[in-house]
Amino acid sequence: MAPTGAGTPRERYRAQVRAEITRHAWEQIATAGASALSLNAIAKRMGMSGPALYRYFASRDDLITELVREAYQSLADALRAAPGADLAGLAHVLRDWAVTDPQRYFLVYGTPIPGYHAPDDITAISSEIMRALLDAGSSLPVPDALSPDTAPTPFDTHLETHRKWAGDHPAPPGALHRFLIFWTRLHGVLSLELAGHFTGMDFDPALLFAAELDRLLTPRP
Amino acid sequence: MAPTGAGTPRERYRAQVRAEITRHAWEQIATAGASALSLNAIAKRMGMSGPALYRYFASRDDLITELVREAYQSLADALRAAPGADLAGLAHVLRDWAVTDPQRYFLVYGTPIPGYHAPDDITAISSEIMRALLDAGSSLPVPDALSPDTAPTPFDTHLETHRKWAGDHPAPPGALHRFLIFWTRLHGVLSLELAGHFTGMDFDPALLFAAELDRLLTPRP
DNA sequence: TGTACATCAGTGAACGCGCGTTCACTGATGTAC
DNA sequence: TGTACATCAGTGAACGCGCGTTCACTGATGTAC
Repeated sequence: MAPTGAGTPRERYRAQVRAEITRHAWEQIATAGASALSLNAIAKRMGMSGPALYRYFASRDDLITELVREAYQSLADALRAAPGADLAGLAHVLRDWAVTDPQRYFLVYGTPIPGYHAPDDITAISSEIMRALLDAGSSLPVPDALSPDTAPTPFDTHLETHRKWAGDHPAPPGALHRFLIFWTRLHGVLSLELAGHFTGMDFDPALLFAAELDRLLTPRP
Repeated sequence: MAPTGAGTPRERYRAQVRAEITRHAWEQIATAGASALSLNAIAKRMGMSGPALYRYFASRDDLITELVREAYQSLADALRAAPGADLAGLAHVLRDWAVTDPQRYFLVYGTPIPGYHAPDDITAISSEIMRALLDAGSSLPVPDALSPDTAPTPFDTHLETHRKWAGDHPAPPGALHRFLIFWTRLHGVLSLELAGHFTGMDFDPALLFAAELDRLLTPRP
């Protein structure tokens, strides 16, 4: 019997149940936050007994790690699949990804859990995201605020000697700086927006985001 | 017997113990995060029994609320006492405040606890912070990126009709927009830095912060 | 095609834990005459 | 200054809870001959 897709029927079943567990985990995180995540509660919702989940995840921490992995991966996938893939497109992909599920955004970019250290393969995905954006950022013409022909700032010269994070990326320091600015400005709007610091302020955060993006991409008179 | 400072000896004692409780609470938050905060653990550290704390805080939520209040208040105080009080000074006060105790920063600007709603007096302090920065931002000459004489963007026109959050503040829409940019860009660097997303990247986040601030305040060639 | 065996998903009972919170109480501190 | 009473900080026992996790087990599914 040729098993479709991947592996034996048992393996497929395992993957299916694992997926269902993480699905319920995401629901729970969305409603009560990551710190309230409980294996027993998930099992109950699935109509199973608590210990059953230990067939699929070695511990609660293991499940959380998987969720963090999924979160990073979903952003990486979304960015890779971005239509056109210019900086504006990537920025909106980032925003859509964040707004779709704020708790997922916070699991990655929010308050860190003291003492928790992500395993290596997760930091690898994170680096992949960075590299993808660096590629897009340095291979496209970026006017104005990100223009490479302004005089190098002190931070630029600092970056020249502190850029090992960019690995073997060919981007010049100016491009690294431009990327960092791109990244921090977008997160500035996003994190305050999603944390609710604009609620009651009555303006539309999406327009503020668009305005910041615009300032990054187009020259001003 | 004239009680020094405020109130009767008993009242002073109460205030003292309350302060000690919050001090231990901050220690606990700094090491294990806000979600791990426990009344019993605090009591144990103080050499008291758990239920004793209920003389001082009605519930765990009550204590957390007090901590949030203290966090906001400490930032408001720091900003008010800022020397010179120009925008650059305020920005560095904000950064120092954040870096001093990242978990305190996250308690206010980090991942929100789903379902938690801050009481009115806290949102009042928050508004005070906004207003103080708006004052500083609109009463001082701000060149370049924050210059008021560029053509109004779509977001500017949006702000003209959606500015009720600024209350009776006399700032023109341009000044509100400038303030928001100031606020979001600084938080962009801060939140990513404190969440550890620059660790391993080897450059100095303080310089990136300074560079962003510089771009906000000085015209480029 | 049928039988014997191995694999493995899921159960139910149990463990120890620390949590928030209540309650009736003791004993010290302050107040009124 | 001394006595009678009220206030109130702190204790210890107790409640119910849900958590993560272990363990010995049942029963279904897959594998080998």
